[in-house]
Amino acid sequence: MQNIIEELNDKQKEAVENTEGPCLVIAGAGSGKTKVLTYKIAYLIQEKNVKPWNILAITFTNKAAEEMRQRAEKLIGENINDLWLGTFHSICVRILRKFIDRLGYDTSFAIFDTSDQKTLVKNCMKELNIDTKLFTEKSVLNAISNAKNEMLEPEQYNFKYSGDYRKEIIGKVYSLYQKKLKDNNAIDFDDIINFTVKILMENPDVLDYYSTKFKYVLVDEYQDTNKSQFTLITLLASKYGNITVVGDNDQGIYGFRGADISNILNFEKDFPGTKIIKLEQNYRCTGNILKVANAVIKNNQNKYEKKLWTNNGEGTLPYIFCGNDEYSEANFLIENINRLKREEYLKYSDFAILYRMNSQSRAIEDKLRIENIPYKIIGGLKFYERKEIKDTIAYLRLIANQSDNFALERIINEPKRGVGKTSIENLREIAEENNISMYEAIKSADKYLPRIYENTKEFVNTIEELKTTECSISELIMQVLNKTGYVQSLKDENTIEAETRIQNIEEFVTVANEFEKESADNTLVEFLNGISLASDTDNLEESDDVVTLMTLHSAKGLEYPVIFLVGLEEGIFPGHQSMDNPEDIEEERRLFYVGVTRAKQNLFITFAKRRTIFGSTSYNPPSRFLKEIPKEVLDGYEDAMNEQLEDEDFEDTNFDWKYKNHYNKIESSNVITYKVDKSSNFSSNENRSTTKFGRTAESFLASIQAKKNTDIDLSKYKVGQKIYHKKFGQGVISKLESEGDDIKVDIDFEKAGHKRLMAKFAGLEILE
DNA sequence: ACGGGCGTCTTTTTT
DNA sequence: AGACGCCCGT
Repeated sequence: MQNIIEELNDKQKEAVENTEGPCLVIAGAGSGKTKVLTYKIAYLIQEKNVKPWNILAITFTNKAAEEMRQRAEKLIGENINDLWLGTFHSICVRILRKFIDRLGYDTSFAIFDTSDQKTLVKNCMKELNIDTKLFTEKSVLNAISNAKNEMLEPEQYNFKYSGDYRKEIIGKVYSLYQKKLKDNNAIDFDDIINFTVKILMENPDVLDYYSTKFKYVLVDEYQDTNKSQFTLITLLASKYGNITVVGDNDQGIYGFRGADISNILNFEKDFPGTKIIKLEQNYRCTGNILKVANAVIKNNQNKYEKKLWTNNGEGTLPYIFCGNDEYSEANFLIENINRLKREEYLKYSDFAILYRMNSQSRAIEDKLRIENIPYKIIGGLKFYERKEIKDTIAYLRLIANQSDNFALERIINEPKRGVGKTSIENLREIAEENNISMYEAIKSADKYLPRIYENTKEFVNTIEELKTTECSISELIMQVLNKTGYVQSLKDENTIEAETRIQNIEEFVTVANEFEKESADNTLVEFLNGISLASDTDNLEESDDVVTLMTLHSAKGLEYPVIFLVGLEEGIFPGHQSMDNPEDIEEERRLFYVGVTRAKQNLFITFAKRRTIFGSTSYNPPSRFLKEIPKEVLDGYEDAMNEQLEDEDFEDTNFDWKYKNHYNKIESSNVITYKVDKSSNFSSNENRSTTKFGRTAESFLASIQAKKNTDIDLSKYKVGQKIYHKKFGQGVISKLESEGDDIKVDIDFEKAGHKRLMAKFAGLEILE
C-alpha cells in the first residue's frame, strides 16, 4: 500500500488519507479524480481495515462505476463484490427491491421510461379532459418531473400551488399520474431516488440499517447531484459522517435535469468541519489546450476559483476553422483525421467528434460514410428504444408483472390479434370498474367481451405458460417471440427493415445471454431493472478502431487524443434557448469547458457560415465563446474569421446516398457502429468537395464588433415588412423571434427563398 | 381494423 | 426534412 500512496501527488494523497469526517475534493478536469476515489477505496480497505460492505461509492454513469471497480480491484488484488459501488439509480433500485413494500408496492415493480411516461401523462390528461392545446403533454411531464426534483409529492404540490390556476391543473394530472403508476406497480426515473429517500425518512429501522452499514460514503460528480440525491447521501452518511464528495463546479452540466450546483457550493455549510482539497494539476491535456479552457471558464462567476496547470508541455496550438456549411465542416474533420492518422500514426479510435445536439451528427455521418471512415455514434436512436426491442421487453414485463397495463397495451395487438383501439378501451373500462388489471380482465372476459376473449385465448395461454416456466431469460425471450408468432409476422413482412428488426432481436438475446453469465442475481425482474438503467456510454467498447461521435454531455468523463468540437455558432452552442438567461449561458460555457478538456493532444474547433436545421437554413454568427479565447492561443484564427466574412459561393454539397450501401451497420446494444464493407468495390475519391484556405483580411473580432456597432433599430422590424439584403436581395419578413438581445428573423426572399437570419448580424435594410 | 394522406411540430442536453 | 398524430375512406 505504501508504494501505491507514493504514486499520488501531495494533494491527491491528502484527499485519500483524509478518511474521517466530511471531505470536499474540488477536482479540475483531468486532475486524477477517479484515481483519488479508487485509491481511497483501496486505502480504506487495506490500510484502515474497513470491510468492503461498509463502503458506499456512488458514480454518475454505469461506465464510471465499472471502471472504478476494476481499478480498485487491481490495486487491492482481489475481487471486492461486497463493495456497494454504482450509480444513484442502481444503488436506489437495490434498496427499493428490498424495502419498496413499505410504500405498498410489490418488489417486482417496473421502471417506466420516458416514452412510458409520455403515454401515461397523455392518458391522464385525456381522462381529466384537459385541453392539450393549452397544456402539452411534454410541458406537463416536465412540470411533474420538476416537482419530483423538488421532492414535492402530489398533495404537497397541490397545497403549495393552490390558487395558481395552471399549476392546479398540473397538480391534478400529477395526482392521477402517480396513482396510475401505482396501479401498474410501476415507478418512474425520478421516483427511484425519491421513494428511497421517503422509505429512509419514514422507517427508522431501514435508515438505521443502511446508515450503520455505510461507515464510509464516497460520491463522484457531486456538482451534478439534485435535491433528492443530496438528501439521500445525507441520510446514508448520517450516522458516521464520513463522507467524501468529489466534483468540479466548472463541469456542472445537468442543471436542466434538476442538478443543483449549490450542492457543491454549500457542501462546507451542510457538513460542518469539511476539509477542502483542490486538485489543480492536470495530467491529461497539453498546456495550450488548458489555456483555451481556462480562458473561457474564467468568464463564469465562480466560487471555487482554480487554475489548472500541467507539466505536459505546450503541445500544438488548438486549431479553429470556419466552413461554409455543415458539410464543409465535416470535410474539414475528415481531412484532419486522415492527415493525423498518416502523420502521427493515430488510430481512428483516437478521435472523437463532439456536438451540442444529436441532430448535428447527420451531416458528419454522411460525409464519413462517403470517405469510408468507420465510426460509432453514441446516443441518438437508442437500442432499447427500438420498437421491436420495446415490444419484446413489454412481453417480459407482463410475464414478470401482470399488473403492468402499459406492457399489456403495447403487445396485446402485436402481432395483430384483432384487438383494436375500441377493444382496448372496453377492456380498460372493465378493469377499472372491477379494480383489476387489464390482464385479469382479459382472462375472465368470456362473460362480457367474448370476442376479445376468443382472440386472445392463445396469447393468455402463452403468458400463463411462460410465467411458470423455469428457464433462462434468453430461452424465455425466444419462446415468447416464437409462441406469440412475433418473429413469424416480421418474417412474413419480407422487407429489409423487418430483417433488421429480427437482427436486433437476436442481439437482444445476446444481451440477455451475457447478463445471465455475468450477474449473480439473474432473475427476470433484475434483468428488466438493469436494462431500464442502462445508458448510452455504458457500452463504449475501446476495442473497435472507429471514430466516436457523441454529444458533449455524453463525453463527460471521457478523454481522447484528438477532439473535434463542432458547431460553435450562436444559437447552436450556446443554444438559442439559453440566450435569455445568464445562468443558462454559464452552463453552456461549462459544457464548452468540458468539451475542450476532453482533448489530450489535439483540439479542433469548428463553426459554419450557414447551417440547415429543421429544413430551414440559418446564418448564425460565431459563438461568443470563441471571442473569449485569446487569438494567439489559436491556430487558423485569421483564416477562419475571414472565411466567415466571405460571400456565399453556394457550392453544391449534395452527395450520393448510394454510398450508404457500402457500409455494414452493426448494432450492439445501444451503440451503433458503421464499418466499411471491404468486399464492395467502389472508389471514394469521386465526389469529394474541397475546402478553401488561405485568405487574409482584418480580424474577425473587429468586424463583428463593427457590425454590431452599426446600431440597428430592432424595433423597426415587423412581420410583413419589406427588406433588402445585400446578397439575397428583396424579401418579406415572415416571422420574428427574440433571442437574447438580438432578433431571429425569418424572411421569404423573392429569389433566394426562405432564410433565417440574426437581425444584428445580417445587416438588413428597411424598404419603404 | 387499418392504411393513406395531410397537417403539425420538432431538437438541447440524460440517469 | 422527417416523424408523428389525426382524420377519413375502405
